[in-house]
Amino acid sequence: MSIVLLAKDLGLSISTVSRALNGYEDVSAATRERVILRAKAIGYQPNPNARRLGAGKTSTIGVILPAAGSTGQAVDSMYSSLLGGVVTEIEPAGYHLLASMQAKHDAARENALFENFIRGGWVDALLIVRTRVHDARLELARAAKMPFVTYGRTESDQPYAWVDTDNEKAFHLATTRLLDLGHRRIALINGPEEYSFAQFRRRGYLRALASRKLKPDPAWMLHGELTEASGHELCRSLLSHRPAPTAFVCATDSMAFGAIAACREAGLAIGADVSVIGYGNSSLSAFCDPPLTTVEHQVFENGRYVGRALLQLLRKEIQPADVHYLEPVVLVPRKSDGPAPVEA
Amino acid sequence: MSIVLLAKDLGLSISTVSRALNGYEDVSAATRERVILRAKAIGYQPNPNARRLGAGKTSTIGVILPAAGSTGQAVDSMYSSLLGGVVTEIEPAGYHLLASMQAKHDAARENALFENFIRGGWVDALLIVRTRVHDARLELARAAKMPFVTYGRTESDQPYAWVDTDNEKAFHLATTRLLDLGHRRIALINGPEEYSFAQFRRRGYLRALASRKLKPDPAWMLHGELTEASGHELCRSLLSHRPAPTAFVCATDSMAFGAIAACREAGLAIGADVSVIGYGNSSLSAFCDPPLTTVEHQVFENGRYVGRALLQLLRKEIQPADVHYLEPVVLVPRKSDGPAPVEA
DNA sequence: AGGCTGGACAGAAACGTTTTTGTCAAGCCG
DNA sequence: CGGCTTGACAAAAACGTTTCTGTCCAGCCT
Repeated sequence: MSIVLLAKDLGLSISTVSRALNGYEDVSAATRERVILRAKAIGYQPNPNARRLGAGKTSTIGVILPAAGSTGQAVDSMYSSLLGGVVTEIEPAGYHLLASMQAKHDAARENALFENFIRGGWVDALLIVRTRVHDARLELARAAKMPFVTYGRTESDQPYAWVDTDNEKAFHLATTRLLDLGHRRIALINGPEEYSFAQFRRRGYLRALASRKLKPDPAWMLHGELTEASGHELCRSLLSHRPAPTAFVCATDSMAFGAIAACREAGLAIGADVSVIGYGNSSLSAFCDPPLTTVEHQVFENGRYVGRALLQLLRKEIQPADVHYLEPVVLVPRKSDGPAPVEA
Repeated sequence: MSIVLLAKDLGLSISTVSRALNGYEDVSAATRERVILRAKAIGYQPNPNARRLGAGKTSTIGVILPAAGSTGQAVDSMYSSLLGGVVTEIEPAGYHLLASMQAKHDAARENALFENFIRGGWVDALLIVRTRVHDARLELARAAKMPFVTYGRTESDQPYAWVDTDNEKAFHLATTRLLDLGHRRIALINGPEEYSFAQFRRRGYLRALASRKLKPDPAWMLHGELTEASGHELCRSLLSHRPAPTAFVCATDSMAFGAIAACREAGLAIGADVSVIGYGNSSLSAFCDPPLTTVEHQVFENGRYVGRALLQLLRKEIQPADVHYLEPVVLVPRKSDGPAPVEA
């Protein structure tokens, strides 16, 4: 009953107060000012639920967080930064972020959650993260005419709004660097292949090899979870090949740390006997031993970009097809890689 | 107009349909069943906004994420796991998580956001994280009669619902382990002192020293951000003391990695010349070199506990004073610590 | 038989906005 | 001067639920 009280207090009608507060043109500047001042004075705040019901808008953006790992016990910490960036942008515009989480690794249930988000009227727009090569969520959102931005690209015959990091270039850079250092046996420790980022990374890796006329060996392109344990295990199995790889490009710094541990266990000196390059430039990568050569990746900034795109889409200032932001990517050379060892 | 259609379809009144769907007793079992079946068949989903307005409940739990670091550029990744746990519990009960973020390191603005959350009717309950020794947010929540659970304790003369990890015991364990290894010059690399966890950790450290009749040196208890860079810097400054500490207990694994880097730069062998113990048992700690001795800390599980407590509070099955969960804590011995070096 | 109880449902108010439509006077034009 | 526009506000209808208050009838007791 709050706007009612404010209206009574001002001797105006409810509708005039509402329109004054929402900046409509058909209320005089003087009245508008008076209303705004008085509202602030008595501490009036519109009830968000009533506002939502009345206007059919929720001022909320939904995101479904993927649980990381097969256990579903942890969330990929990268999303902390991404969402931090998103919230930083949307908060001042009066939007909030409604987070839900995918139960385990279950695409069907994830889609059901999405349906609920869309059909239930919980949110005005969606952020779709960790895109798969073929991603049903895009179709669901489109069918419901719900604006969305994806973080990561996907295969789609229709235009859609995406923000992505240049995975292909990143891995082209990393692989080329190793080639320049003389390496010829370079393994790829990649993320799960259903995710599109893994495809782009593989593509960059393959393109770099091809530019030197090197034939890739499928046995040297492995996939696994984005964890130290997985990087460790994949690297161990790669090291058992004869001849063994002399260099590893890894999908994340975490995987790189796992790979480094495996190399060390095999008695190899990192940066001399074997080279490892990570991805993400995690805060740790500069402090470990040896400091990790990796690829810079501004997750927080990407989140801000996503937030801005979402806002523009919501305001119809922009079309989905206009949101194509590919983060440029730079290699951060440190000490975990070096010239290829001379053959025994 | 959706429940209206459903009611028409069934030949029942709106109120009966509503009450059937919400499991009230004054609708016959047969009718209830019929309504539920039909609702599912035509895919009826109650509009959450209308429901919220009608019932005055939001089915939403609010949390304000602290931005980590003075730059406000990143979110502490620990919260990914914590919130993951919370969502895992509240999601099945129909609750969602509304996340907002604190702008930079700004307690005043954080409190304003809290006020907005509370007074604006956005949420039914609050999760208060990263408690400070004196935390105004508790008073704000209490004044608004908004149920809440804190993650971390604080100083308060009234009972409140909290979930916390046993910081004091953790640091008592770690410090005692170092004492048992013969160390006498043990430094504490702690988090920002306004946070209560830092106080508890210091207390554990001091208690361990006191039990061996050792006098703590205030110059050896330093505070800083929970980052590698900060751990690195604090450790460097501690190493410049003469005599220098032979061991470091750190507030997080990240700080420990920074400290280890500083020790290495000083030419010290980790686990031999100098011992370092971390906190958190991050996934990396087992894979770094040397593997980090640290304290196990189940953030995801704590999040689940928080979620359950919130739900019980909301259902009034429990009083705030009954929610006092102190996570037991275990030390994970690895290789970053060892016997105190013999004096030169 | 009359009153009381309780079960099963219906009617209607309330929730607090937004938005559509309406009113009314002042100003302008021909 | 009469009709038309326009500026500034008001009235009332939505928005889709929940919940409070009825209503009605069957069954029971005394």
